[in-house]
Order: sequence, then structure tokens, then C-alpha cells
Amino acid sequence: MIRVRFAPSPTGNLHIGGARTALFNWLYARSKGGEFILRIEDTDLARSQKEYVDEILNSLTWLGFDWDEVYYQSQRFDIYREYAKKALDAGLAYIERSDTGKEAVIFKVIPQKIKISDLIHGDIEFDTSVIKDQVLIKSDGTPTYNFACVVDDALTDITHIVRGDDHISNTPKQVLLYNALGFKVPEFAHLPLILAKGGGRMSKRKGATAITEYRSMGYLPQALVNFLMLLGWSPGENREIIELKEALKLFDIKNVNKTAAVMDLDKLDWINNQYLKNEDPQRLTDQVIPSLIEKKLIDKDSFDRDYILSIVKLFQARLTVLSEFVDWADFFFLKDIPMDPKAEAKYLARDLSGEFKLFIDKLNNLDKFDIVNIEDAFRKLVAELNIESKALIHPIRVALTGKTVGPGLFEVIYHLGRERTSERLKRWIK
RNA sequence: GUCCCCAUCGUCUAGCCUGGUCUAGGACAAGAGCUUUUCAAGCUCUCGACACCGGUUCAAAUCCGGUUGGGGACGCCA
Repeated sequence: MIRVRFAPSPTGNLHIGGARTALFNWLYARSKGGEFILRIEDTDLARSQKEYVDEILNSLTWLGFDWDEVYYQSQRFDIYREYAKKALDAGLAYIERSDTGKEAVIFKVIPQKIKISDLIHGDIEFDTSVIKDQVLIKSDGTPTYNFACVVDDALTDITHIVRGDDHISNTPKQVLLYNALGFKVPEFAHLPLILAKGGGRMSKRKGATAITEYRSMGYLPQALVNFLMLLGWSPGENREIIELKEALKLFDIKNVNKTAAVMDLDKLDWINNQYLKNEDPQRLTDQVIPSLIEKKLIDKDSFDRDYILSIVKLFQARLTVLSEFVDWADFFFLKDIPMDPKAEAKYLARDLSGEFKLFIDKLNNLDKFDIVNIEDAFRKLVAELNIESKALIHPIRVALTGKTVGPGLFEVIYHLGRERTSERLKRWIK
């Protein structure tokens, strides 16, 4: 049984890099019928926070990952001390006393060659003579990362360690500990790192955006996962859009790249639009309602869900991120629409009172107020006036929406309704 | 500085393991066009890469060595 773990430290939010590591761990385990374990590395009591634990678990769930077990290192200090004592008793470690009288347990590193066979990189060899003796238990009694990590991985029967390339240099230190403590050394798979746009490590300043931020920006979890998946792995056959379920069938850790990848948000945008286009509009409606309420475009207690749904359908294919919706569709919900000054100057500077008046009359005379009839009425009008369609389409759009861009004009008119359409047009009749 | 990892279009990648089918394929971005009522979407086309040097070989993007470049690690952080 394959058992992998994702071991975040709750000293910050789950960000892109962590999510990708979690994704590959999850993919590897679940594609092989194995188990995915979560371990919260909260040994640094001062910096670890409960809110971050919650945030990390929420983000993982939002992305679609489930786990079988959770461990908290802060609850396992006794275990680490026990193993430190074993190392001490076996003469593998020694005690170092600081000036203040505090004691730390230090592991003796014996010079030797360590070879690991990485699932992604192949053989890697290290010479431990360049490694200093390693602290096992700090003078405050807490374990160090490498020590707690090895003890936990061994005791929780982790068979494969899938983590970032930045841990390669920790590997020989850990192998030394596995051997010293009599544990079986697991398999390793070091994933290529995700680099920031301009190159270099990701940081808060350079693209290490929290998953929750992508969520609030309006990215769909499936899109984000799809994007992350393509960073270092390819499903083959030139596939770009692939969901988790299908990736499960195709995933093989041996096909993961060795090369670090640079984040390209343009591609994320494209993928998100692909998912948005195919997403169930009902679900998008549910997601959009809270922000409509928040922006006071609809009233919390009395809104027409079906109407919102129809508007969502109108914008669905043109959205890059869902959060754009409230800005693009505001005119469907507001009484006083914000007017883009440039649009007004360009299309409504000329007096169109006559044209608008005639159009309102035509709309009022329609037996059936639907998109086909609206368009028909409009086409007849421009034919009668002997003008180009666009000479009137653009001004009408600006008058109705306050913007130069948006869905097709006749759909806009239909969804706005006869009343609001003529009302907004009348404002420009002198 | 020491150790380690990596190297195909601007970006993500296919191909590399098992040399010839590669005048190197796809996607994003960019540019052009079609459509047209704007913006998207869609469709068509264009631009664009095997880092460099040497070796092995009849033949190298693919194998080997070096150079250069990029990245990572060297904490009583994780």
C-alpha cells in the first residue's frame, strides 16, 4: 500500500507551490489506490497559528483533495524525545550544553557516501563529509524539522516522499537518520520548483499568492488544479484541458519533469475561461449571488434568482474570472447606472433624440417582446432611416449599459425589459 | 564559497530512457484575418526553440564530457 503525505507548516497560507505539491502527492496516491496523509508541521510554536491550519485544510478541500489521516507534530513531542533518547543511548548523538545551561541533542554525522534513487531525478549521490552534525532536539525541547520529519514518516509508514526540489539537500541528512534509527528508507520523488515570473524563488512579493486569493479573484478550483497539473507534467496527446478524475488515469510520477517551471498567469486565465464556459450556469449563479449582495446590486432578502441565472448565461463565455461579472453586469441590477465618460463622449455627444424616440415606439408596438422581434424592429428602423446599424447600435448600448462593451445589444434589451430600456433611452432625448 | 539540481519557441510543454519517422509537434501570449453590433468566444493563418563547445556514431534535440547560464540548499525555520 502506497502512503504519501503532504506536510505543510501552518506559519502562513497555502500557496501555489504547496498546492502543487499536495496535488502531485494526491495524484500519486489516488492513482495507485494509496493513501494520502496530512501532517501539520507545527513544531515552531511561536509562528504556527490555528487560523493557518484551518485555512490550509479549507484550501485543500476547495481544490478537491481528500485525505485519510491527519497528524499534528505539536502533539507528538514525546515521541521525538523518545527517539532522541534512543539515539543518545546508542551513542549516535550527544548532548550539547549552551552557556545558559540548556541542553540540545546533536546527531553525529559520520562521513560517507549516500546514494538515493529519486523517482523523478534518478540517482543522486551525496558526500556527508560536507554536512555538519545535526541538531535533533533544540535547547527549548522541540524537535528540528529533519528529525521530526523522519520519525513521523517512518512511524506513519510513509512509503513515498513527494516534495519540492528544495528538499533535495535535506535528503542525505534524513537518510542518515533513517539508517541510524533503524528505519526503512522510503522512496523519494523531488518535484521541480515553481519559479516566479521574473525568475527566482516565489515569495510574497513574487507570485506566491495564497490559494484563497485565487478563489476570491474568481478562479474555479478545477481550473487552478488543471493549471498546476500542467506545470511539470503533461497528460500527453496535446491535451491541455483535463480534470482531476481523468488525470488520475493518466498520471505517472515517472513522467514528471525535472525542470523548474515559471508561472504564466495568462494561461491560467485561458484555462479558467475554458472551465467557465462549460460550467453549469446554476452553480455559477450560486457563486455570484454573494458578491451581488455585497456590492448592493441585489437585496439579500428579495432577488430573482432566475433573472440572475439568465444574466449569468449572457456573460458566461466572456468572463476570464468570475469576479468580473459584478462589474460587467451591474447595469442589469442598478437603477442609476454608472456611465463611462469616454463612452458617452464618443457615442452620445450627438443628439439622437429622433432615433431613440422612433426606436422606443417600435419596441412599444411589438406584440411579442423577444430577441428576434427586437432585432427585427431595430433592422427595420435603420432601414427606414437609411443608416448603418452600428451608427445606432453603439449609442444605444452606451445609453443602456453605460459601457461600450458587453453582450449582444438585442439580448441586452430583452433582459433589460421594455420599461427600463425606454426609460434609459428617454434620458437622452432632449 | 561549498554541495546539489536543471537546460526544446517569450511562457507551459511533446519528443530524449529504447539515436534515424523532427525541414522539432501542441497550448498560452503576440500579430493578421474571417465572423460581426462592441467585447469575449469560435475558426484560419503568421511569428517563434533543441544554450554553447567538443566527443561517440554512417546518423544526435536524443548518448558522453566540458563550458556557460538558471535554480536550490548550506538555521537550535520548516
